[in-house]
Amino acid sequence: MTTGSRRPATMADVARMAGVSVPTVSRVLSGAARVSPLKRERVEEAVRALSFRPSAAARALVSRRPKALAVVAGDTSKYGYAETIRGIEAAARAAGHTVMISVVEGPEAADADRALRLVLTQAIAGVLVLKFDPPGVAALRRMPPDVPVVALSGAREPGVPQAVLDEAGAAEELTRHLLALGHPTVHHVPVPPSRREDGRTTGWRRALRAAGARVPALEAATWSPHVARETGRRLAGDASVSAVFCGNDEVAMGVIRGLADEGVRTPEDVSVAGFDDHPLAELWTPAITTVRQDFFGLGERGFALLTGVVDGTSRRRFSSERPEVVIRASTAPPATR
Amino acid sequence: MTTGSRRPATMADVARMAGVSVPTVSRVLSGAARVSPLKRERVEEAVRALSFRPSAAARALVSRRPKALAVVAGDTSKYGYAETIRGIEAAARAAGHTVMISVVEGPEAADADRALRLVLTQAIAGVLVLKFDPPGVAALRRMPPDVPVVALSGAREPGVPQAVLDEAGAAEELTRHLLALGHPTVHHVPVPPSRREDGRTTGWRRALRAAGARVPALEAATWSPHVARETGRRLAGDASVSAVFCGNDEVAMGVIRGLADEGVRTPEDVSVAGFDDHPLAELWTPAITTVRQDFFGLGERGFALLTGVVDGTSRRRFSSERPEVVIRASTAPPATR
DNA sequence: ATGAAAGCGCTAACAA
DNA sequence: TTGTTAGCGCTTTCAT
Repeated sequence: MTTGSRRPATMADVARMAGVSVPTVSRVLSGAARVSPLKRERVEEAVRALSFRPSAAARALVSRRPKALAVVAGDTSKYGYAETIRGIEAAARAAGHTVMISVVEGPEAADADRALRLVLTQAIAGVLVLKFDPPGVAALRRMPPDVPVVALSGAREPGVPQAVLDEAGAAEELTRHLLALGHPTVHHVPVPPSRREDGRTTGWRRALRAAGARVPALEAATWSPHVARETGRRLAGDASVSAVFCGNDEVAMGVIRGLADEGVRTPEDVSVAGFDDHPLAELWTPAITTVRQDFFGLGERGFALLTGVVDGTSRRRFSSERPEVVIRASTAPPATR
Repeated sequence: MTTGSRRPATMADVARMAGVSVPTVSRVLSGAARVSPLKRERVEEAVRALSFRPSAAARALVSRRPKALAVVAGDTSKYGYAETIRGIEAAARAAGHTVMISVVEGPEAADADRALRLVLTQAIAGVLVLKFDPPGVAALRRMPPDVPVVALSGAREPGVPQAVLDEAGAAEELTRHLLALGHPTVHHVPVPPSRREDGRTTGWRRALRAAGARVPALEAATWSPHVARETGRRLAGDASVSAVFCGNDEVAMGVIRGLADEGVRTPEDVSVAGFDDHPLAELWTPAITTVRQDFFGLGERGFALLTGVVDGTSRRRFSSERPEVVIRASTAPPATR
């Protein structure tokens, strides 16, 4: 009963105990080559006895195909981000890949570089960039050209392989719904755009223009429902506001609450719509009209795209999906004044 | 202008270009040993010219002090989990560590093993287990004994170094608040317990017993606000219910909504309290009385504990923090009937 | 201060 | 089917 050092067992230890050569152990573990049943069993027993775990570092070094990937994002705990990461992780895990996370704190190149340095010094097959916001965009811009990368976002951008949710199309449809209810126009509280303008904002503008409706000035962009609450309070005092399209559901919740603070009811006095289909959107009072985004699926598609890019098995560089408008109780015909 | 193959530059390439030996390049990059200014400059230039990035695989293989850690959790997108992971990532990044994520799909040993296999073959300094639920507990139980590990959770458990939030104490205080308002007892909708009983449930029970109040049977445990809504509807028909303590804020939102579905108002008819201080709890109508949990800080503390465990610099194996009760509008004295 | 040599743990050729 | 031989790209002795 040798109580060895704390050094983890290596393949050589396993080989010694099983009375075989190191490559044979490797063959048993990879399952690729045929090994005699006897030796296979002896190896498996030794693996168990030593609780041997192969070193990913050594594997990556020699095989040049690391079974890990990095996710770079501006946030990880907001609903859309977290769900996307969950989708990536699930797909990666199913394929035997490990997922690393690195957060980009701000929109500056230095922020991106800090986050990238961390993961690019790891043995990874490639990087998935969540390009929902300025930090994500910065990360994409600072990415060294030789790193396999796929961007995930709400709007297509040329040059980079990416999985997208066609937010502009869905936003346009949602805005048309509001106009069809009879609202003369629709106000808009955007989320902070990742580029010049968010896809949701683009779709909203397109629908208004197509309908010949007035295009109101944008409200202040925010991710924060608390800031949106202030916006709602302000909007409550503006008689020209009869419908508000919000950049996401949390902003819509804030706006609805802010309107309510001032005694303005949703949807009787003002209709409010959101985006994303946050799990709480349906439970809100009133239940929020929104656009269902499959973030989990976006993550899965992103992983599939990345594996294609890495091993060149696939020529596909884009994957787009159209989110679905969900009509609930927060939108209704305008009040007859 | 040699357009070489796509093979990434190695240290040997840099050494060749700079006219020095490989170890000298290594010395320049690590900064540990002194190198003559001339050679240093030549090396740095070559590094830039070749956009050389050291191979993490080779480094990890030889250095044995991985700058990475793994987070193992049963979920990653629920509020508390996501925030905790965000805290871990921030602390790890500040210390130059990379974070890997692995999700445990279910409570079975096989689920845990699948998730663990993935990260334990990576070169990691240690593992942080989010022990909020049965999958987390399973992961902890299946962890090989030679892996440095720290558990993060809402209740202390002997044997493992861990960072905890003293949920029982806070739950007790919150329940006392409800009783002090004049409610004869408090009903409870638990979240699924990670062990026999959740800390929140324990605190609730303690407060009732201490006050000599009747201890009602537990409602069905859930994480889902939609299931909680059903519970709320059912509770609406029970005249003995005047106050409900929910395992978390999302459950509280569901219960409030379910009560409202049946015409029962919060807090006029029934008081409802939650747990966690979810970002939307304050925006809910009515604003939800709850317990503020510093999940981000929990993650930070967990990382600090793990580094202590790994390099043995610290003897501390526990870090506990008491969450703070936040009284809002969803709790009030009982209706006089 | 610098280079030569050894070797981290594994897989991929190649022989046998 | 199996073992032997070579490395993968780096850090760490150890000379010089």
